[in-house]
Amino acid sequence: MFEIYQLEQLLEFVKYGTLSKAAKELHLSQPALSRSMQKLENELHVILFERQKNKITLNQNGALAVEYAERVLNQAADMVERVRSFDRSQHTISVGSCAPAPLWSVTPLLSTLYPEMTISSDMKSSELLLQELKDSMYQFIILQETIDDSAIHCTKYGEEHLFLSLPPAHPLSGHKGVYFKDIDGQNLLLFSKIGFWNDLCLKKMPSSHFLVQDERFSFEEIVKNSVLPSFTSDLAIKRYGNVTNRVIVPILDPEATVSYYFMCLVSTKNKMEIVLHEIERHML
Amino acid sequence: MFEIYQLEQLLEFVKYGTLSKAAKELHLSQPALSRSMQKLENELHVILFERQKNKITLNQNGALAVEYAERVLNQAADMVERVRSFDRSQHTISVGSCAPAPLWSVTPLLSTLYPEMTISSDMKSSELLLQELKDSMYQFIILQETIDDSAIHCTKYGEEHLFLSLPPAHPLSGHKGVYFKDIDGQNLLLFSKIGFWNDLCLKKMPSSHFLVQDERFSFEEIVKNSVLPSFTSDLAIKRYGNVTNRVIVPILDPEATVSYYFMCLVSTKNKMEIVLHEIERHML
DNA sequence: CACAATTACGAGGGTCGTAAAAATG
DNA sequence: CATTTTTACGACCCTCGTAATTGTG
Repeated sequence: MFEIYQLEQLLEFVKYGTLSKAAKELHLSQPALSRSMQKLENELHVILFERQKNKITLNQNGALAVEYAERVLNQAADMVERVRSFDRSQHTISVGSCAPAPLWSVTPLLSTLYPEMTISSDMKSSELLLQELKDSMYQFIILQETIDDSAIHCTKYGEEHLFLSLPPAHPLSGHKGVYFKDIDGQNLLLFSKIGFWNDLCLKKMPSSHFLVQDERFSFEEIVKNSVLPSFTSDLAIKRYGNVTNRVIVPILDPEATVSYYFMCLVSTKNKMEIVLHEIERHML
Repeated sequence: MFEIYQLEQLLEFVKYGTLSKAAKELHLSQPALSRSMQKLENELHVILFERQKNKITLNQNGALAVEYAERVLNQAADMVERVRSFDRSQHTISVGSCAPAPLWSVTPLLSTLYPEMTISSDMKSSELLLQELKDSMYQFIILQETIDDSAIHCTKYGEEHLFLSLPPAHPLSGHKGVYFKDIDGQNLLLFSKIGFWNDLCLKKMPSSHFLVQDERFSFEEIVKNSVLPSFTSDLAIKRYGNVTNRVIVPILDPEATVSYYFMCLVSTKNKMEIVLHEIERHML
């Protein structure tokens, strides 16, 4: 029987057209590749190439072999992928969330409950999270809405309230509360990894420019050292403290207050009893 | 990436339960197989076995890997099969027939028309022949009936007339003709490789016992040296001559006269022009 | 003459088998 | 004590790279 590496080499030859180029890409000498393809032919008992003195091309057999080689290699790659991810799933608990705040408490909670497991967390759109929960790619997800699906167990996990963070000199800093429309059009500092809040900002303040920061440290430093408005929330303040020299003003739009819901598949609910119990005890 | 041989070894281990037995089946030493499986684990970055001191079993990863290994190996075997059979099809012309007589002339005709090709011929039931012609497993088939199918080109190739071959002393030997029912119940010598004639005999003479001979030489010797009735045909006599000391009597049932039809796919008709022309010129 | 493929030949890596060790029932 | 697995070690096979050959544009 032929071997996987021969099929990989065959496809590399197809990709690059000549043995020399393919050999270079494979970090292999031309002669080695030439012999390897001859060996493949011998093992198949079929001629795959049409050989001229300084040119080698696939014949019809070869073209067919390439088709099947792709399938075999895909199957092999799939095997690696599936086995690895199954193994990983045995050692890791994956949580997905639509926003960062719930993960700040859920991740450490899972770590203490399952000290031998790796806890992996992600932020994605609600639609993807839901799909991937169903596909068992997550054990838990956290959304800002309930889901009416008999296959999914759903329990409220707490609320988050959005605030505008302003320098004291800002015209809005004296207000008891503001609306998104009041600040639409201004330049705003925004931390990047904030899940669905991002979409909300774009939607409610379509005229603003967002100065997006990918690093927490940079974000906080710029907030401290500029007069640009930014956002924060009760949960963020609880975690990181309030930035000095800043006034926080509640945002009054209903969308600025969200409820989080902790979900798992009903089929796994029994196994997750301890988690669900702790989630309810430590509600945000 | 792992290699095919490792998957084969893995499946052999699953089949035989211990590394020792599997190694024996693989004509390999136990240590070699043990190392090979360790290497597979390293290459997958996943533990596949649960090891005790003198026992090794698949874990859940391993069970999953086995599932996928089977798929990969099936795919690989399929590749070999398909490529080889495609290659063979490039070098061989396959003719299928419902009876031997047409092949006596068609096979040599194709050989002279395509001296570089291998001519392969088969006898099968009409249904199978038709199906496999459509699946391009045959380039040509010969049936004893026309087919009303726009995808199939069909041309008459000649007729064959069945005769009863009798020792001169036989009560029926003076007759101008006989019917199947006249000999039903008698023991009859029958040559085995006669295609649809076999079915016809069983159907028309349900009470007879057929003494079937697989070899043409044995068949003819027994015909010569016994008083048992047997069958022959105009085409068989033309090919082999008549057996000495035998009287031939025509069989009068309409089923004892058949017309042969030579067929190919309409889609290949142009390419087969020469063959079709020769077939018509040398009609039986 | 640059480029491509094949053949020849020697080097080296990897797999193999044997032997030995450890553990089990 | 037979059976099973793993490790150690040396042998050998097989693939590799280099060099040389042949042929092409």
